[in-house]
Amino acid sequence: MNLRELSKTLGLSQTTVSRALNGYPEVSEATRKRVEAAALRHDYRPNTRAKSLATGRTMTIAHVIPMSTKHEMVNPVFADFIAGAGETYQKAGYDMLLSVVSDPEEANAYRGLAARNTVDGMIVHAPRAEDPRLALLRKLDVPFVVHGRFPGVDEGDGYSWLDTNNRRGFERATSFLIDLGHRRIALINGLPELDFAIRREDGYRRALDAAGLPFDPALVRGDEMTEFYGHDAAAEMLDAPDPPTAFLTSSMIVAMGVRRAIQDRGLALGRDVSVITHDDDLSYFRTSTPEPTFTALHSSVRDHGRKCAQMLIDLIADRTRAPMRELLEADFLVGRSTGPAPAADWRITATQRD
Amino acid sequence: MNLRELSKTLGLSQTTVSRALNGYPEVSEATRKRVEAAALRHDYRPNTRAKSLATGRTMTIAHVIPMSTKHEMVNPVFADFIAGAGETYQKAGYDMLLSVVSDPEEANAYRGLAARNTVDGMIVHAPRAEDPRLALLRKLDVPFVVHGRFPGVDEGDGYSWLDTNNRRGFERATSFLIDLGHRRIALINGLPELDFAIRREDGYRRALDAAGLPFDPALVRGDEMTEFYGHDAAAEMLDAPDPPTAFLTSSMIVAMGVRRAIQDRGLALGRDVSVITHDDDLSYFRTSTPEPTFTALHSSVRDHGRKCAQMLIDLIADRTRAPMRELLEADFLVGRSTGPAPAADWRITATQRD
DNA sequence: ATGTTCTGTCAAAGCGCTTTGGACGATACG
DNA sequence: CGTATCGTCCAAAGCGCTTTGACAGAACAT
Repeated sequence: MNLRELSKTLGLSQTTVSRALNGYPEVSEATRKRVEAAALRHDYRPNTRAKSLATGRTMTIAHVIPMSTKHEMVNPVFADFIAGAGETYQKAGYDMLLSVVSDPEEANAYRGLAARNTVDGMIVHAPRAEDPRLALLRKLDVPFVVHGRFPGVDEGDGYSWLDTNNRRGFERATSFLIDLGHRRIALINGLPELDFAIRREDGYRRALDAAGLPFDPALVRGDEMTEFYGHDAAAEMLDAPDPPTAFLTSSMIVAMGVRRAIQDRGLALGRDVSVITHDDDLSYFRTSTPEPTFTALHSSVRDHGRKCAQMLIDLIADRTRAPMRELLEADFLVGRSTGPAPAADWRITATQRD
Repeated sequence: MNLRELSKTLGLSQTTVSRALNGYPEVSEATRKRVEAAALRHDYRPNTRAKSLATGRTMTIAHVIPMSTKHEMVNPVFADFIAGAGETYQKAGYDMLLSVVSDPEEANAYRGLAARNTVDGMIVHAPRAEDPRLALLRKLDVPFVVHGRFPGVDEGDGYSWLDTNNRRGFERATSFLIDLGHRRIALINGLPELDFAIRREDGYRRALDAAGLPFDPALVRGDEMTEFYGHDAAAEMLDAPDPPTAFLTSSMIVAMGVRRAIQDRGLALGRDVSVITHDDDLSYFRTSTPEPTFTALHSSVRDHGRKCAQMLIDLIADRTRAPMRELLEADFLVGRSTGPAPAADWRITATQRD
C-alpha cells in the first residue's frame, strides 16, 4: 500500500493525503480524519527511502563502533550505551544504523556514510590519542556527537561531546584511599590510548602528587578490560615484593578479576586489600543488594546513550547551533570493598599464608 | 557530488556512468576506466536512498533486539553476535539497522520495518515460549533468520534458523558430571521462557533420567544471567541441607558468580564442587591461559552472528529458496572446574568450616 | 455587483538513482 | 552492396514521496 493507491482509494490527490498525514494546516479537519482512518485501516506507512529522498532527511543516525584488529574485542559497554540511545531514537522516530568497523576501514566507513547520504548524524565512540577522526568528521560536514572527548582538544570548541569527569572521579577515589591510609595504590586501567584511560590516570597522578606520594609505574597497567586481565594484573602485583594495599580499576569486570586474585591469596576484600572501581552501571553487572559490593564511581552508560542521542537530535534539528558539551560527575558510592589500610605487618602474614 | 554532476563532468549520460560503475557490459572498457577514475577523484558514491528507491532493495538488514520491560536488561551476548554479523554485512555491502525495542512495541516495530520498506530482511533474536513473532513475520512476508528456534515448531519448516544444540550439549555435560560420580547437580539457567533455557533444561533432565537420578526442582533456577544471580543462587543451594556437588550454568558470567559463592565458603572449585558452563566465547570473557578455567560447552556467538548474517543474505538473494537450518554442536572442553564427586563426608567438613 | 482573501484541493516537478527501449555507427555476413 | 548484428551510448520513464505554484469556490469586504 503506497501513497498513490491510498489516495486513489480516497478519491483524493496524493498532495492532500500527504499533507493530511503530516499534519499540515491546509487540509480540512474532516478530510484529515478520513485520511487518517484509511491509513490506519490499510496499515499505510510511508516508504522510508522515498520519504528521505524527497525530504533530504534520512531520520537515521549511525553509530560507528571501532573494533580493534589487534584485540577483536567489542567493548561490552556498547550494548548498554546503544540500548539507551535506542530508547531516545525510538521516541523521536529515528532509526539507528550500526557500523562495526575495524581500524583500517574506519576512515572509509565514516566517509561512506557521509557521501552516500545514509544518515543525518553520527555518534562517535571511544575517542583516543592521536585520533584522526576529529579532522575527518569536520571535513565531512555531518553533525556528530562524541561519547567522551578527544584528548588535547577538549576545551576547544568545534564539536559536541558528552563525557564523565574521569579525571575528577579518579582523583577523588585515589584521595579517598590515601585518606584511609593507603600508600601503595595500583591502577588497573583500560587501553592506554583511550581518552578515558588517559584522564583517569591523570586524576590518579594528581591525587598522588597532592599527597606527596611517588608515582610507581609498576603499579599501573592498561589493557583491554577483561576479568582475566584484572585477575592477572592484580595477582602479579600482589605477588611482588612491595604489593599495593589498594586497587583502582576502570571497570566492574576488571574489579571482579582483582577480587578473585585477592581471594585466591587468602586475603579479604575491604580489609586486607581495598578496591574502588569505575562502574558503568551495566545491566548485567547490577547488584541486587542495597549496599554495593564495590566502592565505586557510578556513571550510567545507558544514560549517556540517551543523552548523546538527544544532543545529536537537537544538533540535527538546528545544524547552526553552537557545539554542546556535557560533563557529568560520577556518583561516588562507598561499598564494602574499601577499608583502612592494614597495619604494615599484614603483608608478612599474607605472604606466609600464601 | 551526484550522478548527474559526475556525468556532466565526463560529458557522458547518467545511464553510461551508472552502468560503468555497476559493472554492466554495455560500456567500453576505456570509458569504464575513465568513469571509475573520475568517481574516485570526486569521491562519488551513489546516494543510498535514491539507489534503493530505484532498485527496490535497501541493502539494509534489521536486528530487533528485545528489551524486557521487567528487567531492562540488554543481553551482553548481543554485542558479540552483532560484531560477527557486522563483519559479514560489511563484506557484502549491507548496512545494519538496530532496533532496541521493549515488549509492548515489539509487534509494531516489526510491522513498521516491513511496511515502511526500510530493510531487506531481519534477524530475530531470543525466541521464546508462546512467541507471537513467528506468525507475525510470516504474515509480513519479509525474509528473516532466527538466532535460535521457536520452541515447539523447530522441526517444522517455514523459517530459517541457526542454533546451538543446547539440548545435546547440556545432556552431555550432565552425563559427564554423573560419570564423575555427582548425584546432586544444579542447573543455573537463563530466563525460563527463553528457548535456549527450555532446551538446556530438557537435556539436563534427559541425562538425569537416563542415569535414574531424580529431578529436584530445588536445584534448578532460571533468571537473567548476571554474576550476582549466579552467586546468590549457588550460595543458597550450597547453604541448604543437601547441597549440590556440581553446577551447570548457562553463561560464563553466571559461572563466575557460582565460583565466588563456592570460594566464599572455603570450598575449592573443581575439587569440592564442580562447575560446567555454557560459554558463548564472548571477547571480554576470553581467557588467556591455554588450559581453560572452566569446563565448558563452547559455541562462539560471534560466529553465529557471521553465519546468521550470511544465511539471511543468501535468503534475500533468492527469496524462493527453501528455509535454511543449521544446528551447531558446541565443543565440550574439559578445564579445571570439574573433578570427581567428593566423598560423602566432605560436606560436613565444609559446613563446619563455614 | 465587483474585487479580495481564504480554504481546500490538485497537477506537476523534483529528490538521485536504475533501467527500458531505442539510436547510431561500425562491423560482419550473405 | 544491402542487410543483419554488435558495441556504445543516450533520452526518458519510473521508484514513492514532498512541495511548489495554481486554481476553483466560498466568504468577506467594498
